[in-house]
Amino acid sequence: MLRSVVDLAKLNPPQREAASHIGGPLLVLAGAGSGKTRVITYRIAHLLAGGIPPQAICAVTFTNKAAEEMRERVAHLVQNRTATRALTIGTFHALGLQILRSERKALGMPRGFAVYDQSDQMGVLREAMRSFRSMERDGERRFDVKAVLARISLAKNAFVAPDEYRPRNVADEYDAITQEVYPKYQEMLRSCAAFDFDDLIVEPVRLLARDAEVGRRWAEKFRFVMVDEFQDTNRAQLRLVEQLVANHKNLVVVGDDDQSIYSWRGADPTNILKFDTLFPGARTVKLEQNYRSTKTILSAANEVIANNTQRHGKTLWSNVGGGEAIVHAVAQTAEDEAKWIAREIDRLNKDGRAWSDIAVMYRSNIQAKVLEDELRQLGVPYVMYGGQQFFERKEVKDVIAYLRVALNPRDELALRRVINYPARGIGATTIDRIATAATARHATLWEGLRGAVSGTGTLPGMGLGSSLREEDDPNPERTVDVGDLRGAARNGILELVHVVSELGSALESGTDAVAATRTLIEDIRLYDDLRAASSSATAAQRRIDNVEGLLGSLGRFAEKQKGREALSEYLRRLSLETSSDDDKDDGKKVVLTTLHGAKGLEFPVCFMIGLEEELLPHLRTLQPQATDVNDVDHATDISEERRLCYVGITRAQKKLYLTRACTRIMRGSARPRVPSRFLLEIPDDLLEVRDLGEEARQKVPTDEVRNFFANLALDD
DNA sequence: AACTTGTCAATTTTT
DNA sequence: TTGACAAGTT
Repeated sequence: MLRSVVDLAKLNPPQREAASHIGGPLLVLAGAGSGKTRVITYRIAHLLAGGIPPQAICAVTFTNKAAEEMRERVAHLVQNRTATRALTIGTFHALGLQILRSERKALGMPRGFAVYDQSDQMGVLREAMRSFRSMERDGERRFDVKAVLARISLAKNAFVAPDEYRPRNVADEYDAITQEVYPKYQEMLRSCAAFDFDDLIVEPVRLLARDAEVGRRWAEKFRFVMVDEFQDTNRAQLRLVEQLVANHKNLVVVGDDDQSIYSWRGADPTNILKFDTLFPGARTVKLEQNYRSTKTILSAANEVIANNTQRHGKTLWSNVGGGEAIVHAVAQTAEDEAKWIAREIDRLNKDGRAWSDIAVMYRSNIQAKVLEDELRQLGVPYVMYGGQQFFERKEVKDVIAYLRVALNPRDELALRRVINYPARGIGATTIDRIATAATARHATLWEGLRGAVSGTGTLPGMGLGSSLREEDDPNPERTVDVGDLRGAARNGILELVHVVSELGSALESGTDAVAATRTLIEDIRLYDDLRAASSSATAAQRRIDNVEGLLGSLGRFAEKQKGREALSEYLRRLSLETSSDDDKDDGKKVVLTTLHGAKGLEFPVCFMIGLEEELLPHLRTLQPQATDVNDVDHATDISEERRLCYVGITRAQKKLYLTRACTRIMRGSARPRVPSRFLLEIPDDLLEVRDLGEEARQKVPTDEVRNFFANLALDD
């Protein structure tokens, strides 16, 4: 039973005004720590209590984590699992995927279509650039794949089709490369039956605009739409939202222009700055009361951000007490800086502060290295946000690639990954020959492989590819004759085609996904290979455990949804998942994160390190490089760096440390450092300066030394 | 097919 | 100075 009333009295007046808003467009300008998630969750609960069916409510976020948190908090408010489950709460990409999946026939995509994540995209693009590079261009120069990918991504999100792409300026060689490679890239994606991340937004927008019936259906589906972190939306995401609310304009967006830190990724701050122009008649509510930080910390944040023009303009205030001064610590070197921070963290912990109450934030990942060394030295437990993730591990990706090929034989990227793994005698020459022959006949690589071994030598009971429905395999009759293959290669291909087809038909006939995968693992003797390739027995076991972890995760998913479709969906969702939500071991540890990664988080104690010119603001903002995607005006815009600084400061609840070094070794040689201009924007009376000259050099007893003295004491 | 060597560059990366 | 990547070597 739904609660008929939600207690909006727990909200402050502007929060309540936003949460009880019913019809029409509303912009909620929510400062850091002002309870924006609260407003959204209360509004959803309020709508449900008012009798709105959960199916008619949609809330969009940027991260899976934010989406989960939102769903949990709504569930807590309404105490109704069924209603909560029926809500649409998810990321933009998950929403796009939902649309593509239900409309896939209109798009001519097979059931097992793939979603390519960034590393897949880079794989495709590297391949596209290889063929292009060998043809022409100055010698054999190497080009930065990421720089090209960033350009393609921006173009896609601006709805620039591959053949419409034009270099913005002739001097930009990366624009020229992009013009040539973008069409090839897109062609390869489609031939693999794959969408990339950008397609997940852009393709639904195109479809909804092109097909009136589909467009109408989706515009009617949700009667109330909410968007979180609206300052981070790009043009395509805005278009999608516009289409969803085209009929009724019941749109509530929540965001903070001062926390817009992703414009380099295509986020368009005008979406939030010009919201009332985009949605005429929009109301605006400002949330300026901060429940997170002390007055001292908030003053510093306000002072820094006030140096930006082009803002909606908010001033955060707080009821929390004045609090301690912000420590501005100056070290001689980056090593001293890290040493001091590690010791300070250790001291805080000894004084009763939990490790997980403490975060260290930095502008670029490279800064974490020294710090890790020092923390390890002192035995301080820590987690790094954004490190290598579970599903990125090679052995896990290998198994996933087999599953992908079985579900979608057109997925050439996955096929190439497993074609000769574990080694089965299919060398580069063989692959090239078959690929060339296949391309010449407009066949896929998979068809080429099947054709190469069809006819003679079929092993008993093999049924090559028989499980694949016509839809997935549009030309089942087509064979590719590549002449005679050497014995080893031929046997290898037979084995590959066999194991993949077996896996495909097992999944088709409804065999449990985990069981089918286990059979595959045995067929390819994966664990033998892992044992042989690992340097030690423990290393091998760890990798085997990783594969077992994948099976566990798959099993949990397959319990909720069953069959081949479920597996396809599982794999697609896997691409949308960054940090595996399976390893929730981040409790009780100090958090190390980039400033970008810290957005949306809060900690009682925060260290912002490396507050120096060329780190924050970053050198790349001061001196743009050839690979940079944005125009010079945008690239040299210091205000985004300032917002980054603002985001960092506002993460701190009670105590903030700002640290810097006077010299730092960069690219091999020591260089003098200048304090960050943002540091100078904070009034002196909020800061307590600490010169770490002597302090940092003090000898720190290592564990060994400490134990030595401890033992002496015992012996006494 | 695993090692070795040379070259080039050096942010941020919610999905 | 480190690392990633790709081509060359055993």
